[in-house]
Amino acid sequence: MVPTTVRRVPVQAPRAPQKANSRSSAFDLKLFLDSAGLGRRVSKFQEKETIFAQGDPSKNVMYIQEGGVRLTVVNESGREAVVAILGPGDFFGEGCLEGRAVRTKTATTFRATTVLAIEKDEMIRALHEEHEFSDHFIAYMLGRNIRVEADLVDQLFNSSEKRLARTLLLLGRYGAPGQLQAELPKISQEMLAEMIGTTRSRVNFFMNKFRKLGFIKYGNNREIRIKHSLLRVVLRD
Amino acid sequence: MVPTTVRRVPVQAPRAPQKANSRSSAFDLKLFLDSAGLGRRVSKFQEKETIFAQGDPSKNVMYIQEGGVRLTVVNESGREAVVAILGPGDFFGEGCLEGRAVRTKTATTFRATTVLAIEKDEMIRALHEEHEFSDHFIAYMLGRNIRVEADLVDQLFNSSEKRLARTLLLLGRYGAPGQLQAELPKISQEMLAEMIGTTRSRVNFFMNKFRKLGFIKYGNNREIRIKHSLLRVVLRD
DNA sequence: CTTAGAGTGTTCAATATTGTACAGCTGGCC
DNA sequence: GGCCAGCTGTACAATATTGAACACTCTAAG
Repeated sequence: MVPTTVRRVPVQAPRAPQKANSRSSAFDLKLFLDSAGLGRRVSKFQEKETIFAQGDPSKNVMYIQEGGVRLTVVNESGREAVVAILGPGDFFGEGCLEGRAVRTKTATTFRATTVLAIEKDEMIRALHEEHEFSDHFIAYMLGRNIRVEADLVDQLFNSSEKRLARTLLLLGRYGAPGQLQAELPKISQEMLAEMIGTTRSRVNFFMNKFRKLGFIKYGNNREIRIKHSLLRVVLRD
Repeated sequence: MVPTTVRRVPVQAPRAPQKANSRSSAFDLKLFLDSAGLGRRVSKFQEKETIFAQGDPSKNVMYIQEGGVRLTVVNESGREAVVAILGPGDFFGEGCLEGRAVRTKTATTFRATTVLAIEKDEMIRALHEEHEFSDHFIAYMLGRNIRVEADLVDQLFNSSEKRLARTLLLLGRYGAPGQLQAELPKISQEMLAEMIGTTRSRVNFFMNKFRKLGFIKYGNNREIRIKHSLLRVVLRD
């Protein structure tokens, strides 16, 4: 269901009443998020590297400058679930701000990625002193919340067939938006199964069904192409 | 699944570096949330009243002073799902801050309730100018996020039997915490079904199973009592 | 006291989903 | 070329879940 596919947030940041920036002389949001600085470190990762793992100490908030990150959770019996797929502009690891001493998810890159790690203390300072930043962050969190709730509602309402259709549609937006036919980032059926909370055999079954119906295409190269207009029909019962 | 049962948030608000309150002379968080004022109106509702409905214009953020509110969503085909069950200290309707002009959920009281309605503009002002408030709100939203994610993960991993067990356990905390046996707020099987995303017959089936196994008790009065320690076993397979 | 409405207990056939197994394809590596 | 690892394609029996129906039991309202 793409509980996942929480991504690029078209946040409408609440506008600040524009009173003079008292102490922080000309804060630049873009600069703040794009470069390192006091309490802010930039790190680069290759594809399939682990940024942090479930259980690690949690001391900073991450911001994705470039690339893609998958957040997963593993339960006691070892089953894994994909909770979110994030891209440039997304934050993650923000749990530490709420007092979590430990990471509750594992963050793995699924392509070459650059992240900005912001120390908890610096994060708190910026949230206090830089309106532009706190507006942005609050708007981001609200948007993220809405997305996760949408995923939850999807789970509550829909069958696995619909959840798969929705996931594919959302993943499709990852590339060029507004296209009639979009190419998806390479992703295995196993991964899709983890996202929508079902088994690979089920995903395989529906992928073939969708293919036979002409909703999606994919050959040996495994690049999936979906036809938005057709696939959307699945969601409407 | 208790995607729901997002409630009383034991937020650890990030501590402000305690610099002198520049402009807002002695802001009092408690006072701010407990009383009416500029851009803040207090409203009282009886049990089963609708505070706002899906589709209504969205112009303010709500804060629950007293009582209980249920957030629900209805899909195209008329099926309903309970997204959250909120109590004193919870915010809702915060979607308007992110630019949503319209309510995406319906908020209904399930007991006599007092809410503080904070106008969007006042909300934005307070987030900017009152550190104590913005700390509190950010911590709240983060906590809420974590809860919704936990519900999502529950949906992704667990069967309806486990989701029901988890929901009952969470609802049980609503009353006195730390008790071995807790009484649940009166709730119908229909409602439970909407929370965990299944049918009433399924809920009924498991409720009876749990009862036969001695995990829960309930007579004609319909007050459910659960035995935490026993019910927890269900979650462990 | 009677009645209507809400909620529960139970059943059952029709579907959906899981879990597992095995065969086949492909790309990278020695 | 040959081998291995990682994916996909299929099949199928065992379970889980849905959906709908009907009888019963309270409770609140008249």
